[in-house]
Amino acid sequence: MLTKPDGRLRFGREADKVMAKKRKTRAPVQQRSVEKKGKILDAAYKVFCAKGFYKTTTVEIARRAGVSIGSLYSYFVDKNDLFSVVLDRYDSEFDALRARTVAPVGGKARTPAETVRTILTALLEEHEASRALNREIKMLSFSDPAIAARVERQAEKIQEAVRANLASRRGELRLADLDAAAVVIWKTISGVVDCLVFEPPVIDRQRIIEATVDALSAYVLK
Amino acid sequence: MLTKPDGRLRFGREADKVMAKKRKTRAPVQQRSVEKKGKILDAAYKVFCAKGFYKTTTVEIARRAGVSIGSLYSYFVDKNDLFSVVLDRYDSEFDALRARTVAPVGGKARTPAETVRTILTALLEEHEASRALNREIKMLSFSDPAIAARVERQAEKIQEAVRANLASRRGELRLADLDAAAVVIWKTISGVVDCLVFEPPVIDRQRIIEATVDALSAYVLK
Amino acid sequence: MLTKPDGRLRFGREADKVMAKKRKTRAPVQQRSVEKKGKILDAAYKVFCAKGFYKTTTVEIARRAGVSIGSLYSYFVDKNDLFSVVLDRYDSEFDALRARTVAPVGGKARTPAETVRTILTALLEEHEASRALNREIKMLSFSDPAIAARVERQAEKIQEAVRANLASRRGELRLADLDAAAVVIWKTISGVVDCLVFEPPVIDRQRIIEATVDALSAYVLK
Amino acid sequence: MLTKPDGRLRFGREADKVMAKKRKTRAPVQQRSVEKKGKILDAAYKVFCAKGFYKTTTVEIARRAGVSIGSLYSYFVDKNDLFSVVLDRYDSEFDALRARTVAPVGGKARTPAETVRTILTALLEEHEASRALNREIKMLSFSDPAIAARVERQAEKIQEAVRANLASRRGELRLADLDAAAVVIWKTISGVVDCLVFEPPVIDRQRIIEATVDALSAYVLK
DNA sequence: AATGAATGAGAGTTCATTCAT
DNA sequence: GATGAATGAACTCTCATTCAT
Repeated sequence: MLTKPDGRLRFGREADKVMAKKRKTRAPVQQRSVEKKGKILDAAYKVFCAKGFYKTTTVEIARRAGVSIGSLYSYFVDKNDLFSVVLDRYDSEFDALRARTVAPVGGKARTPAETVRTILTALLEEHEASRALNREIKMLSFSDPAIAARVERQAEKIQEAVRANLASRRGELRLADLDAAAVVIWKTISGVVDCLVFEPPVIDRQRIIEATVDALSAYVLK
Repeated sequence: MLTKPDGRLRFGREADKVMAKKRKTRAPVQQRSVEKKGKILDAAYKVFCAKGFYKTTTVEIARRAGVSIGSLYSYFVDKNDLFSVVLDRYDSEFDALRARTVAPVGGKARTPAETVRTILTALLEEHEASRALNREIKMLSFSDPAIAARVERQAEKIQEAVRANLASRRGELRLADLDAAAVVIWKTISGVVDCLVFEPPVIDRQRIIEATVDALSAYVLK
Repeated sequence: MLTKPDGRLRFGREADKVMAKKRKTRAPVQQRSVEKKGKILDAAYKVFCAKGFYKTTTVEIARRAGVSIGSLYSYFVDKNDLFSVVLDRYDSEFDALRARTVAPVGGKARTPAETVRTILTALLEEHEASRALNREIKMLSFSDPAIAARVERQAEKIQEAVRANLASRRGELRLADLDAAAVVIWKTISGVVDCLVFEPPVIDRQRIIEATVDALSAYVLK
Repeated sequence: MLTKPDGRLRFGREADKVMAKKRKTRAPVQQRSVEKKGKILDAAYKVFCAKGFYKTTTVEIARRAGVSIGSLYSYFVDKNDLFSVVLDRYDSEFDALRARTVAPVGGKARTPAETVRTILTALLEEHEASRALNREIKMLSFSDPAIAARVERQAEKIQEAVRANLASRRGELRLADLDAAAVVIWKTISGVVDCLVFEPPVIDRQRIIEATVDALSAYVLK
């Protein structure tokens, strides 16, 4: 392919890029490397959170991580890749959180109120911890289908967990349409969490938590 | 310092610049000028929606509006200002919507179920109409405090309307904390709307609307 | 296409480049623009000649042309495009040269010796004038298929002209294989020209010209 | 100043740097070292041929040679030096070839036709074998005086051989200016070889060889 | 001696904004 | 007033070379 779509010639550096976008980024096996990659990810996380994807420069990330820009590019293919890996890492943490809160109803039968309270509390804690990254993910998910897909995937996992939770207590509930209910419940919880985390506190947080627990209990219980 | 000396918002690249430059943008009094400003706003609205704030270039907006870039800069101080005015315009439409749906409980006493359904339907309609701009606003509101403030202001207005609505029917309700309830109700509604508008439809839309109406009725009614 | 060949996500700036490599470069219609584009091409020509494609920077071209780098990129898509246009321009001059020398046998029947001498002289003149660009074209033609194709196209035109010239005087010639002869004749001429232009003069130029005329006359004439 | 203090060539990026750094590159005396240097040269040869000087990275050469980049730099001062040594090696092979073909006319008196055919065939064979490196040498010789000088030196050797060959058969020839004739003959041969090796075959190779033999015979013989 | 992670100057390119016409 | 050509700071990414281990 030596002519571009518009018929112009293709040569020089650009000709290379055509054939290989695969690049060898160092797979950090050694102790030092792992640490360095981690430092870069930490820095990236912070800067992306503080300034957003577009306003963050790779040079600043490198500077904050205390490494050279060249090093950064030896661990990550490009800025997108770096962001992508930051998200991967974040997803894992989120998975762990979900496992600790929504999922494990199995053994002891918690009341819906208890469950809602647990989830809310955990989510709040987690969002507070990485409030800014959540911001950024949300932000990009609205402009970027690739990021949107990640968000979507996570949301589905949660929704499924909620649905499973409901199903396991079916007898006590007044719900007709479990699938739709799972959506509404999850949207209520995540909306409230977003509100508490991202918006200036107009009302005392505890009151809102109580109201949410109350609302969802009233909704689901016979 | 997130507002400029002249009260306009400060975000995007310019937010970094320390000094604010004064400029005289024409206040369009003549017929021609008003039309031109309108054309620019229409074009800006479309392009911002389609490509997002950062990926939109001012030159493209001008081209789409059929005006010169110089003209654009005679009506708007800078790219941020232009975006800001696009949002202003959008806010007005949203105000009108709120007036039509949430507020007017006065005369005829609608049931909570009816009210929820009305709001949901209206919001869905409105979001569908400008789905992309809503996306963009959401997106920027997560990276830009100035935009976040706008969103916040709108949300407060709605929340207030919801609270008023609840207050007017106090007798029929089981709610203790009206303020907190308004928050939870609004977050549920807006969360569900976002889900229906922005996410791929996993479940039939009507089922989710019904579940929402059901949930909120169960919550508020004695 | 939102995932790269290697499965990574595709977003941010890069996502744009995927959809549109077409760009609107100014088509200079106005007086000023034409001049400016010309100035850039002149500067590019000089710098490419002096330093070669890889060692030439776009910033230097802009500086030499007395324009900003932004201007340069408003006339040319990228460095390759600029080089490409430099070559186009050069090709046209070469076409004109060929028309003046090889082709026009029509009216007056020149002897082979005369023809060879005419071509040699014209080529020498032309190569001396743009010795360095010829160098650069040769250089890139060996590393870049796109450039090689250009060179090839030009060579074919000349070869065809030589063949036509021979054909028109067939009766006087001792040649059996006209096509092959055209190749050998052209390669002899271009080889000698390259030698005279690019290599340090070991032998007096006129003697080499005479020898070439002698050689080709002896070859073609009965 | 195109030769370094230590006599090595100066080109590529480094040509710009004003100060030359002295470095001790190991003179490989041990068995292992000799092998290693050889492996690097082989790899360098291959990659330079395949991708050209500018598009070849030293890291890739090292990787292909199966040595570390650090090792590479212990045998070669820099990228230019490495390329230079690759060329030295290539020159030696070319010298050997010339010795086998052009020079040794001594014993048996070959006809000019036979001689031309022998040279042509040998050159073709040799060029085919390292077509890509020849490309690269040509390419750099046009942008880099240091490389050009090498090429020049080789050409002179050949030219001298051709002249000697002619002189040894003077009596049979119709040539007045032997020096000029040697140039023309050599340029014809090398031009034809380049054409056959580097350009897409428009005409059957054998026909062109025959035409060349014919042309040069007609030129030199009484 | 050998390794390969680290460096950082420098290249190509974009785009908000200005200002001469 | 209108135009759009011009500007140049800023950004992403590359690769020859070094040097701590």
